[in-house]
Amino acid sequence: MATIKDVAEAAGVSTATVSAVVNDSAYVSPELRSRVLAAVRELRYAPSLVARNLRSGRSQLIALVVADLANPFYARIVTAAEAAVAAWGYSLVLFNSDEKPDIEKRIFSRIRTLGCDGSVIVPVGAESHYQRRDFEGGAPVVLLGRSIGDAGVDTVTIDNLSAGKQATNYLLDLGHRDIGSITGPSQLTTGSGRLQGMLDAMAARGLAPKTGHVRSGEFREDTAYSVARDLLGQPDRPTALYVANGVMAIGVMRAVADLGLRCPEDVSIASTDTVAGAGGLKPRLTRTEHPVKDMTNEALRMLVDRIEGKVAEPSRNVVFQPALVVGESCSPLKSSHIPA
Amino acid sequence: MATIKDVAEAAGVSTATVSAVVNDSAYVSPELRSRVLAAVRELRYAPSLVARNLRSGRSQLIALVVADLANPFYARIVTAAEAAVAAWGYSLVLFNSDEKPDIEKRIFSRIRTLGCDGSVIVPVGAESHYQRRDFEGGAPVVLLGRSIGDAGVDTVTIDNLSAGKQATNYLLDLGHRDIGSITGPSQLTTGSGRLQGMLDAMAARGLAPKTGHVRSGEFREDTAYSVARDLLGQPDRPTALYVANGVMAIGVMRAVADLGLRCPEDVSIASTDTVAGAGGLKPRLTRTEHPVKDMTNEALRMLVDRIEGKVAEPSRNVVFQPALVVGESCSPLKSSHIPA
DNA sequence: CTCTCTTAGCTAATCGATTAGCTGACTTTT
DNA sequence: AAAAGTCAGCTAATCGATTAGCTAAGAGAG
Repeated sequence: MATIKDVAEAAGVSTATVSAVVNDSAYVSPELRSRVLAAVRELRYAPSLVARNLRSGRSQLIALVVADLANPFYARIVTAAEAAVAAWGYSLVLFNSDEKPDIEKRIFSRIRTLGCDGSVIVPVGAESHYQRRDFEGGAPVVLLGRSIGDAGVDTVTIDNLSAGKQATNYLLDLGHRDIGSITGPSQLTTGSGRLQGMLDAMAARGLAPKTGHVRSGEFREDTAYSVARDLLGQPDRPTALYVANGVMAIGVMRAVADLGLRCPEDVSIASTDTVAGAGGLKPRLTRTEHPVKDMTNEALRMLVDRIEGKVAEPSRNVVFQPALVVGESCSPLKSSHIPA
Repeated sequence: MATIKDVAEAAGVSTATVSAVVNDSAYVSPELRSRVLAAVRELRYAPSLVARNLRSGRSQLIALVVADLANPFYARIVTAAEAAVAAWGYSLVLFNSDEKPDIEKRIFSRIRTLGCDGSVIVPVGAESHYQRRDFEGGAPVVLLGRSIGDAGVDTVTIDNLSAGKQATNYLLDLGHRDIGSITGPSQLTTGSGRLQGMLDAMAARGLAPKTGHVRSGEFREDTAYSVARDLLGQPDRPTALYVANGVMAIGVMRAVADLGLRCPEDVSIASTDTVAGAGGLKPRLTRTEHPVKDMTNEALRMLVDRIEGKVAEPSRNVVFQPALVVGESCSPLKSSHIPA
C-alpha cells in the first residue's frame, strides 16, 4: 500500500500538500494539485484510516452488542443497524453477548480497545452492570430494547404495558370477557410489563382473569404448548388468550390444534410479537408488533448525535409504541359462550 | 481515555516498561510489574488498538460481507461468524451488499481503508468482479457460499448438485417415478445446480421428469405458490415434488392445502433448504440442509490461516456436502398411483 | 581491584496522516 | 523604496503504542 510520503515524493511536494489536496482542506495551485492527483492515481493511494484515526481520535466504528444473534428479533436489529450505520458513514462491529453478563463485560473492554466511536447495546446484565461508571471516560452508549433502571444513558425501549393493553383491548372489544394469558418470566420487563398491561386493560372495564387462567410460558414454545394444552383442556377454558410473545404463540397454536379446537372459532388468540410473521402460522396471528427498524434507526440517530456532540442533555429515553396488526386469529365472542 | 504515557507516569516507569508488562513481552521485575498493573487498574487503561494497529499493520478486524442480511440463511452465517471470529481473537465488521454489485464494490474499498486483516465474502457480482486484481495488495479473502469461477481465492461452497441428487434419490427410493420440480433461477448455481442434481438422479435410473413438470419458482414464495398450484391442479400431476429451497417450499405447501390435497398422502414433497426448519411447517419437511455453521467455521479457519501466514498453496476450494433430514412430507408411492 | 558479561529498564525512532506555525516570494500601501 | 500584508507551500510536532538499541548497575572471573 502506498503511503502519503510516496505520493509526496512522486509529485515532488510535501505531505502537507498531498493532505490538502486529498482532503480539499486548503488552497493548492492547479499546477501542484494536478501533479498530486496524478501521483495518487498512479500509486493507487488510499489514505489509511488507521493513521487518520490515531490523529483524530475517531475510529468510524460503531459497535452493536445484541443479546442473542440467533433470535430473529435481534437479527432484524442487526439488519436495520447495518443499514443505518452505513448511512451515517460508519462501519458496524458486531458482538453477541449470548445473554451472558460476563461475556458482555469482556465485549465492553474490547469495544474500548477498538476505540469504537460509540455503541448500541441490548443489555443483558442486571441494572448494576450499567451504572454510569462502566461507560465513564468511554464513548457514548445507547441502550436498546430492554429497559433497565435509569443508568444515566440514552435508551430506546418499547412500551410493553401498551403492548399488553392493545392486544387485550382488541379482545375485549370483540366481546370477550373471559380472557387468559400465557406470560413470559416475571423478572423480565417484557414478561411483567405485558402482563400488567393486560391486567390494566381488563381492570379498566372492571374485569380480571379467572384464577388459573394466567400461566407462565417462560417465553418458550414447548412450555407454552404444555401450559396452553392444560389450560384449554379444562371445561371452563377462557374464550380468548393473550400470548406474550411469538414463539409461545406457535406453541399455543399447536396445542389448540392438538386439542381438536379451532382458532378463531373456538378460541381467539392475540399475541405480542417482536418480529413480523411468527413463522407464517395458519390463521395469521392478530398481534402487536415492535417497530424494530424505527427503534434501531432512532437509537443510531441518538448515538451519532452524541458522537458528534450535538446533544447537551444528560440522557434521553425514547419509548416506542407497539402497533396492533390484525390477523385472522380472533373472532367476536359467540353468543353460545355468553353465560346465561 | 488513559494512554500508555499516563500509566507510565503514574507508575514512575517508562512507556516501554508498561508495554512490556501489558504484552508480557519482556522480563520486568515483580516490583515494577505490580506498580504498573496497579496504575493500569487505577486509570482503567486499555491499550488503543488504533495506535497498535498503525505500528503493527494489523487491525484485529475481520470483515464479513453478506448478500442479504434479512435472509435467515445469511443471518445464520453472521451468527456463526461472530462466534468464530471472537474465538480467534478478532472482531467482526459486518457489511450488507444487498445483492448489489456496486454497493459491494464500495464495501471493498471501505474494508481496505479500515485496514481489516481479512474478509469473508458472500459474492454477489458476476465472476469478473472477483478477479485477483481486486484483492491485490489487499488482505486475504475467502469466498463463502456461492461458487463463482476460479478467481484464485479460497472458497467454501456447498455441493448443490448433491443436494438435488440426495433429495431426489430419497423420493425415487420411496418408489416415486413421476417427480416434478420447482426450481430456482437458472442463472444461479443454487438454481441450476440443484436442478441438474435432480435430473442426474433420475437419469441414473433411466428416468426424466415429464414435460412441464419442471417449473421455475424463482426462489420466491408467491411464485412457487402459483406455479405449484398450476402444476398440481393438472390431472397428470406428479406424485412427488422436489422444491429447490425453503421459502418456495412454504408456498408449495400452501398450494397443496388450497387445492385440497394432503401431504404426504397425495403428494410427497422433498426440498433443499439453506436453514433448518422452514418455519415449522405442518408436516415437517424432508429436506437437505446446509451445514451453515461448519461452512462458516471452515471459512474463518482458512482466513485466519492465511492472515497468520500459515498457508502456502495459491488457493483452496472446500466443498461441503448437504445432509438429508427426513421429515414427514414424503410417503412411499401408493399402488393407486402406479399406472396399469 | 579491575575487567567483562549480563540485563532491567530507559530513550528515541517509527508507523501514516493531519495541522499549527513558519518561510519567503510577491503584492500593495504610503 | 521601504514597510506591511498576503498566502502557497513547507517543516515538524502530534496522536498512542511498539521496539531497536543504549545505559548503567550488579555479578562473577581473574
